[in-house]
Amino acid sequence: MREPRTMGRPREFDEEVALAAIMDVFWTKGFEGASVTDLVKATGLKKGSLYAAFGDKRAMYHSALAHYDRTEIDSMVQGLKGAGSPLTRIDRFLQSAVGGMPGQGDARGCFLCNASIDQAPIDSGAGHLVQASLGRLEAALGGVISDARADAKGRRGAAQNASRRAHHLMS
Amino acid sequence: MREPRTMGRPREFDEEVALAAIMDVFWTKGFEGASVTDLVKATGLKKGSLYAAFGDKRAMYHSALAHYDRTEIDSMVQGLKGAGSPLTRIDRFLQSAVGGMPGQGDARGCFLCNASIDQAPIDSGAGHLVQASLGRLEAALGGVISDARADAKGRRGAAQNASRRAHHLMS
DNA sequence: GGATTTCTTGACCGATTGGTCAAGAAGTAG
DNA sequence: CTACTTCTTGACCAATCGGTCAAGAAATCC
Repeated sequence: MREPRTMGRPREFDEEVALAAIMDVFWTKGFEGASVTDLVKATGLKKGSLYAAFGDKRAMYHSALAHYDRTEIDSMVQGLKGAGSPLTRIDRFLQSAVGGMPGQGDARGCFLCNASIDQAPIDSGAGHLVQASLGRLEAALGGVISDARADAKGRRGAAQNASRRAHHLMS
Repeated sequence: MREPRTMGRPREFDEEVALAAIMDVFWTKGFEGASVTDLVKATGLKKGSLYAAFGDKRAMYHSALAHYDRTEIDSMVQGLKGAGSPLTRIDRFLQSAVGGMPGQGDARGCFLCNASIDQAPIDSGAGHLVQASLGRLEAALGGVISDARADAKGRRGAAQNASRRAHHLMS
């Protein structure tokens, strides 16, 4: 990682760390339930810095969704695509999906599903982000299922059914 | 229906109608997303009357959940318990569950599921209401499945598996 | 006819909401 | 050094938030 050495005064905070805190707040409280003050407390930044770095509240929410995609979703997809038999790969996926956050009680479900329910209907931008991430997961899941079928015997229509099954799992 | 003829000035609005409007607002916007002003507009009542009739915003939300239970859930349960073969009963159930509100685009999911996701974690009262309604549905669903098994052949363990299957459907 | 009880209405409240802005701090460029 | 650019900070903003209350209206009780 190189440091571009930009001109003006350098950032005093790590953008990724702040983003993780923001995601956490939106995850546990939802979009409307989370106030800007909550975000300020969670990140440690001042309001002005927050608005300067990311845009307004909606933009922060979108950034949080994107951050979720490139961390949580990515690790799930990697788990599905990695080594091992299809069964162990699915097992690894379920482990990380369900017990992803062992530290907290974690009754808060999947961030994307929550977003899909209460924001997608009124925020098409969020809706697209959710769809994209879900689609990525779906594809990876389909790949594993298709592999499993191939292992078993190579029945006809394995591939097409695989994607259908993956899609069914997601709904 | 008798009219108790109470003492003071009578209500000028139908409590059930107002409750339906309140439920509608909470359903489409969620608890935090719905403002008291939204409820005032939807019901046509003034803020003071709203607070006098139902309690504060949380109490209104709980009343809305209860209203959902005694209307939507009740009709689903009736459909499941009604006449006809198990298959037609389940078909009737799915029809009313999915296409319950044909008037609107209706991407808003089941009111209970939404409540379960974003309110149950922070409002145990709402959580209990959701659980009770979901339990009622689950029981009715279990009854149908058990009937279906009895029709089929009377295999061993039909009843116990039926309730387990119903529970699995709900999650 | 009061007296009493309940409901309606609109004004009003402090607190919090999301969001902005100017002044100063901290760095690089020349 | 001065000039320039960027980030930080705290004060500030109008609007909205959930909620209250007194005064009047509409009914029953005696």
